[in-house]
Amino acid sequence: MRKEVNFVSHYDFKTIEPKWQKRWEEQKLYKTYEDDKKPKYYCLEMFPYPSGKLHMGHVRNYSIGDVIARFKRMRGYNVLHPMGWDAFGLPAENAAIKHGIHPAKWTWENIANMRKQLKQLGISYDWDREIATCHPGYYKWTQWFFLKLYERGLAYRKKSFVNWCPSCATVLANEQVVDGRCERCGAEVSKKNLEQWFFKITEYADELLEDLKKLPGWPEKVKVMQENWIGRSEGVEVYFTAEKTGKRIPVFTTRPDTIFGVSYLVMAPEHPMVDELVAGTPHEKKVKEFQRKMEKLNEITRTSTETEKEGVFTGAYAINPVNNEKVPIWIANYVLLDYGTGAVMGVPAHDQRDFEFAKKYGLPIKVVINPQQGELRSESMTQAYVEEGILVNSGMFDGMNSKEAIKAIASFMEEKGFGKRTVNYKLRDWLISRQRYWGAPIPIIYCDKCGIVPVPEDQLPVMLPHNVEFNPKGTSPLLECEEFLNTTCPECGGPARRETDTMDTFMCSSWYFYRFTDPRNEEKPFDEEKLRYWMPVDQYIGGVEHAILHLMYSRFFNKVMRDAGLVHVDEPFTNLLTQGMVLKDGAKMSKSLGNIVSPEEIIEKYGADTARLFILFASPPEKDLEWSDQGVEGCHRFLQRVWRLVEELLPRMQDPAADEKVDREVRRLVHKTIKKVTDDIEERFNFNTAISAIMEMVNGLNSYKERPVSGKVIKEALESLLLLLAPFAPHITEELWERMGYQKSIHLMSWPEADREAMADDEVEIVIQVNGKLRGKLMMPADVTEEEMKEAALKHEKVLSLIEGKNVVKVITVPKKLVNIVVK
RNA sequence: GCGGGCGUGGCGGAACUGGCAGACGCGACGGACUUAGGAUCCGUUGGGUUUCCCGUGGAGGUUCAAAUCCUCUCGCCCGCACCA
Repeated sequence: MRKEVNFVSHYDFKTIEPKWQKRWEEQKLYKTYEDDKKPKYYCLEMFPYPSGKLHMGHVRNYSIGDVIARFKRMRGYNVLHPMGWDAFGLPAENAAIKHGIHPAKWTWENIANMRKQLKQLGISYDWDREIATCHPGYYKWTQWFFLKLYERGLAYRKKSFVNWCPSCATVLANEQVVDGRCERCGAEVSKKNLEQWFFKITEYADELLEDLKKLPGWPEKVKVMQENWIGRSEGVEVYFTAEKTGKRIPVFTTRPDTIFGVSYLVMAPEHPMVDELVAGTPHEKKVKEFQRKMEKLNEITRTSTETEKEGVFTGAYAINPVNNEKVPIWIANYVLLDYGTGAVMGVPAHDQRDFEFAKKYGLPIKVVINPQQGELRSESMTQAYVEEGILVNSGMFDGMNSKEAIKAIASFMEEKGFGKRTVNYKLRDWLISRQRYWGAPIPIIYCDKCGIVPVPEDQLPVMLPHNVEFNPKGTSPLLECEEFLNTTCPECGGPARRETDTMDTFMCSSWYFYRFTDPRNEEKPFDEEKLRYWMPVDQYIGGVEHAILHLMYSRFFNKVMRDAGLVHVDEPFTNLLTQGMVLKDGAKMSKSLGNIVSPEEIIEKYGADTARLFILFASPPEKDLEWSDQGVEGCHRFLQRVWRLVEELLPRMQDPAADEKVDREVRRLVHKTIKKVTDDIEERFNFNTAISAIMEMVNGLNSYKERPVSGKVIKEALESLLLLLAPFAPHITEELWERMGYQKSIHLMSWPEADREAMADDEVEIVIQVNGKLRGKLMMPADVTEEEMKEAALKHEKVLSLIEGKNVVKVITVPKKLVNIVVK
């Protein structure tokens, strides 16, 4: 009899999805304005590099963001959810060299394609705020920010040994070198002595470290990574004296309590003082040889823990200021020039590295710290004693414990001028010059008369010239572009040259989240009021690969702009969600492995709603996700079931009041689901369990199809179902919403509220245990008392047989849940 | 070596403050409808010697009760790594 009624339409996603995408766009459904009547919510996903096509990682990233944005909107927030393009960068230039396409054309075409794909996914962006970092209207302000840094003395030029990627033909920041290789292309990075532009990120090292504490909404992992990268360590710079030249040799130590145990000094092979110490001595030849050998080694092998310590004696000596002892000066591979002072004191008894070195070269081992119990003897030591302890052989400091001694000796040295307390960081200044064309030109002019001259603000942007020659060697075409190169000095008006290097693209992405608050402003990078309304970003979502790079640069940038009075927040991103990777067959999708699943195909075959639903259902967002074609089909089937369920039940929305008990059951299911889905999204971003709860609801409603349910209750159930599903599957829910008879978009509706009363159970299931083991279950009224539970449990058939002839020691009850009878 | 995370059916994963282990989905098996089923619907599905016993990487412990807490241990992933 139902059969004829069951005639329903087919879930035709291929018609539905474009239909709604078009309507949303026409109606500007997701356009955002400042509105003081609503709490604001800034939901941001890391903008992509326009490589040409979306990959599954993007789909995951933007699906997560869209659920959050749509959910928050329905919860009454004024949500800013923008998208843009991190559009400068090398691939565009490589395409130019390889295929003869201009980087601009290549980039804009890719953007057009990816924008189309994002729209096909139905992500709720305010497209009127779209930005691209390669647009002069954007990079004008990137250059403006460079000038701000320059004015504040935070941008400077310096000659130093920098990382050079031969394949990318440009220098790189330290953060972009991973295991001695280029983070982008994997080529081995070498060192070049070049004059380059840097940002003084080290000036903010302490605050960048300290303010991590202000970020409880960030994953611990990311904070730890930044902490490691900043690498703060407190200690003392001790001034040794070179016996031969009388010059000061500062060394950095975190253990001044071991200063009396110094038996030698080690300098980095490249230390500038080495040459003068060995000049004209019999040691000169060997030292030079060693230096040459070190030069040839790449940094990874040179600094690996596995590499054996190696060094040579310079023939020179240094004087230890605290006891005037004369100690030999060595150079060795394990001392790095660019950390601390490039020289260290060797305390073999209390430092494992020094111990190994001293053993190898027969240098004396002198114990100056003893453990709380017992006494160390240098002859019998097999490793260094690096823990704290009690000082010995340390003159007036004997008997102190390490903690006291560290303070006392540091103060003593400061008093006597033997040294001073210092803080050292592993963090280096950010090298931002790139010898590439496709980037924002550094707004600097070099004049023979006036020197380095910043381009005046009113002359911004320094435009990238369009007509340039790309040469296959990969050198920047700007070097040969006369019309760009030649200019006049803004100060003296004489002939001058432009800086030909462009800026690291991480500079462009360090402020884009400001620009979204006021993307078309031509007078300023942003309007302060608008920025004040929207910033900080409430929820930032992206891959963990930017844990240090982009996320630390942006934090630095934000602090500078705050100090410049442009921004009011200490930290730009309040909450950070780092999504897991999308895997196929247990490995990251990659061309070389041939395990790529393209979003295009999935959308074509199943539609965007299915793609989104699967990617959110398969795994919680921060975990890796294993792609499964069958899983996708399962999600598609679920959406078909939703379609059928709604279509079948639509005609019954006018049904008269029916069985009150059944109504109550249906309403209980609906409201329990509302509660669960709300909590899962709001508190934990556990979209997978939220979706499974919706699936359970659909299964449940299906089972009520044959039963008498009031029309009112059916209507409430269907409405709730669609509202709960709307953030995940925006198209099908919108279509069904319309079919329910609503004119106004489901995405402008309020999120449903769980009704406590409707949720309340009539009956509860009581679990009965004997000695902690499950022995039975009982249905009891919801207002059952613990006493009643206990009584019923003790009368339970199964229980009686089990406790017969035994002693009931104790009965434990958990209200409305469980009775545990303990017998002996 | 240090730091962070993880380990649960055939698979992806649930189980929030200790209280029914395995929700939901996939797969598999059985059935219905059917010319057909790779569509759809219904049912079953941790293992076993099946009134019961065993099961959350392993071994102990705390507890009436442990995937969850503690100790040790094994394995995997990620980050840092001669940083003085």
